[in-house]
Amino acid sequence: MLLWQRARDPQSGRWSLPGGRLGPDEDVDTSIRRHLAQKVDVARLAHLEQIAVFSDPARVPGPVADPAQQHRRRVVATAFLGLVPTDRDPALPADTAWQPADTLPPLAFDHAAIADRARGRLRAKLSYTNLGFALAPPEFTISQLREIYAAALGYRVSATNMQRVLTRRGVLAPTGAAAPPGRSGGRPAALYRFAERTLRVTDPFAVLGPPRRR
Amino acid sequence: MLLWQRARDPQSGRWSLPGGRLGPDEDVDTSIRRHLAQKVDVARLAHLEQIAVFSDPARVPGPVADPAQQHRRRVVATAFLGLVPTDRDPALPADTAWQPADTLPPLAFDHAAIADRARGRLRAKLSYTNLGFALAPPEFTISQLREIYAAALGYRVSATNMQRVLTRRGVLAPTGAAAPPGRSGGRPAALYRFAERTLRVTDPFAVLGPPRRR
DNA sequence: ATAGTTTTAGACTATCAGGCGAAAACCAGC
DNA sequence: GCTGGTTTTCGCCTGATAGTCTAAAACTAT
Repeated sequence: MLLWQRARDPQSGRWSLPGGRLGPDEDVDTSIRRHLAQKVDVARLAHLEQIAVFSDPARVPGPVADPAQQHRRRVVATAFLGLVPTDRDPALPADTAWQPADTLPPLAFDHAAIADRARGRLRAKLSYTNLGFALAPPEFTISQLREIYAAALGYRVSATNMQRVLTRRGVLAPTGAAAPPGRSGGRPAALYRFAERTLRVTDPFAVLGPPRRR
Repeated sequence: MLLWQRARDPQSGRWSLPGGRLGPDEDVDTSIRRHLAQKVDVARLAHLEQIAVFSDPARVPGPVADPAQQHRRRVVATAFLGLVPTDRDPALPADTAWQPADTLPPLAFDHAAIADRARGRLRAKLSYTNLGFALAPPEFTISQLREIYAAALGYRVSATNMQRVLTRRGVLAPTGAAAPPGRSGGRPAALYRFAERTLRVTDPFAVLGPPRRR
């Protein structure tokens, strides 16, 4: 998770999620992209999605001592989930760092709750969409993808099953092309890629199905 | 869909979704409840859920002629999906009415887009959650539930399959209790109810499954 | 050549969605 | 009281899918 350390005083020193104020002539989408650009290469953003609005009147207490005036500092946040591939690690500003989602430091304000919601959404969508493309590099082995899924989902994933399921769904496709021979022995892995690199839901639960195309 | 007809001038006369301004000391959740209370009995609200933020700077054009000043009327909306049972139809204010979602009148501002998103969310969640409880009365027959699902989903639903699927998932439970004998002949239907009346997702796609409890 | 390691493929099981048709339970009319 | 029509319910069958396990394949190192 991409965090940066606050320098100024509401909660100075605390780690927090990147973001910033909504400008007068932009929508929240372009706004979050603008703010993110100060931390990462926005061109690598493979997915960006609204999570929720966080609007507790007290979520960001102002520095004002008089509680009667705190409403003047009211801050309502629109939280986003943004994903970048594990590809290569681009240069980051000094105050910014990637942190493992399992062991996050204490976060400023209600950012821990926001992070939780975002991770839940990622977990869910990884399961019923092809969203993995936003985390994986252009080409990868099944093992690499397994690790990415395991890290994002938070639990161990079977490579065999993942391969079959994602292939059957048409999400994953072998590049035909071969493998990068191993470093520590073992059969060289085949390379795969995501068939599509735009979000697609896997048969949105026909459940009580419309005609059901086959 | 619950709509009301605007009386005042930005788009006066147009139908629009209920809502209003966020007060200084409330979060968006309590705010939407407060505004809804002016239209319906909020106690009947069985489900309420954020959809998304709509923040196009031009989504609500101000009455100001000078476009350089339009940003002064900037309105950012947090859209919600709220559901009430088909139970009984409570009294509504004169300017307010329920309208079939299939054939909506032209809506004010970007409310058509909002309604679309909300309906999409409802459709999705009906399929993989027990959200039907928020639409159905406390007790109902399979036929009644089938009609509710068909109306919400927008396509024909098989009563047989729906019954089996929802029962297997533990979402639906027979009240044991009998049936209200028919009006036009036919076997009297058994009564069912939702096992739980709080939101529960149906096995959030084990897909690349954690241990998988059975 | 042999042992060890990693990846891939196949076999098997259990579950689930969905379609179809028959049986059950009621009403109306002769 | 029996018959036909209607609505609901139940059971059978098929196809697809997730998941586990085991064996084979393909490579490195000794």
